Amino acid sequence: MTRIARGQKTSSTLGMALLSLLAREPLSGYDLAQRLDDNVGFFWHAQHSQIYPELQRLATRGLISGKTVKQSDRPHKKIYSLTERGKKTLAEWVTSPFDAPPLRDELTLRAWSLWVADSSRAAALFRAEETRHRKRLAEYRAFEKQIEAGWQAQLDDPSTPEFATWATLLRGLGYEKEYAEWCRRLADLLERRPRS
Amino acid sequence: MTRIARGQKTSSTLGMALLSLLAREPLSGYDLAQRLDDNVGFFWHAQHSQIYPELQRLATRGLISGKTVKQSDRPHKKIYSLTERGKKTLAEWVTSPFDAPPLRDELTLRAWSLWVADSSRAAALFRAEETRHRKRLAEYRAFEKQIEAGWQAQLDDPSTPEFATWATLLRGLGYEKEYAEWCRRLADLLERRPRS
DNA sequence: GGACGCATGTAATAGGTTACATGATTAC
DNA sequence: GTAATCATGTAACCTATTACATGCGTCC
Repeated sequence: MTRIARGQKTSSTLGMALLSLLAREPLSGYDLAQRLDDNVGFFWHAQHSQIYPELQRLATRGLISGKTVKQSDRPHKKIYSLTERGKKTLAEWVTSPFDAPPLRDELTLRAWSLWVADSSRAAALFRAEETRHRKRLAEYRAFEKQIEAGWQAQLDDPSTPEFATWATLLRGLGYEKEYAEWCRRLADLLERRPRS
Repeated sequence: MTRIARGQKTSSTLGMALLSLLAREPLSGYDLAQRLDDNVGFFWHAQHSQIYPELQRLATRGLISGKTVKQSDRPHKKIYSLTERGKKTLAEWVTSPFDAPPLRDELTLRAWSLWVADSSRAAALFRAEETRHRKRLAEYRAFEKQIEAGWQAQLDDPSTPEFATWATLLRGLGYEKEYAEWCRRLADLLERRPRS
């Protein structure tokens, strides 16, 4: 049996994440790292050490093209933008058959062993996690208000980036709300203060 | 600067996952792989190729101990059980300070690029995902009924494994419900059938 | 005879994090 | 001076998946 040629993997999710960001605006590796931290950090994340090599691979495959921009006051940078081929690849990936990789949630795993742990310490942990998720929820709600005020028209049109941003925000809102409520319920149970 | 000694890492999450399972009942590597597929597969997962070496490491550290059990009809197996030290390590890990590793959700990432994709194909994808999550939700609800019927007494006591199982089930129910609803809402929006 | 379940392992590869490395400019 | 931000890269390591490898017993 001849080996299937290696190094030909057509799409890593990280690569698609970078294309996703570049589809909206041309960005440098540094910019991309920032956005993968705060902007879309809720559902995808990567370090700069992973980003720079991946950008080179995407460029080799003709999905993006980079220009070096010289700046007088700061170090020069490479700004990448999507090529037509890149946009096509991205569009196809979005609706391609989906194998959900298994979820890993360490807090839920810990909950599964709650019975061996100290209940009051466990309650404190879940209170702390509830707070963390409530904070994020509050941030998302603030963003939601902005969006609903400023992007009314675009939210009806699935072909706008605003619609897509709003779509992910809806997920963030639901996710954090549910997570916070679960944490709170568990903390209550662990402290034996049954809710009404 | 002298290097910090290597190979001393005290706890991998996978290791804790295995201890979590062994805290409930002694199991073989094969059994563990099965449970990490269906039983606790919702929030943690591992392949057998990762499990066997990890078991050896845990045994070296004295957290578990294994006995070879000879079977006449089947291949012999190694049954591992938690040691006292293992149980202590597990209990401490459960409530130890928590750094939530960043969430990665490929479907949400795809949603962020919905605007470049074909809407009707996208709607089909989200319908399919909705179905997948609804199926899981139905399974969890069936399990919930069993639990509430059979484990009434234990559910008030956080020191029982039944309580801990129920705690994770609550998370599963909330997670799948929210996910399914999000998928449905997006599919509706993409098909321009606004909900009441 | 062949597929499937039980049972345990190793090897190769891919994906991701942490650490190493460099260097300019600006703000304190 | 020193920390922080901008800016790009490589190396080492850890984690996880896929593939390779073996072998017995049962069911069809």
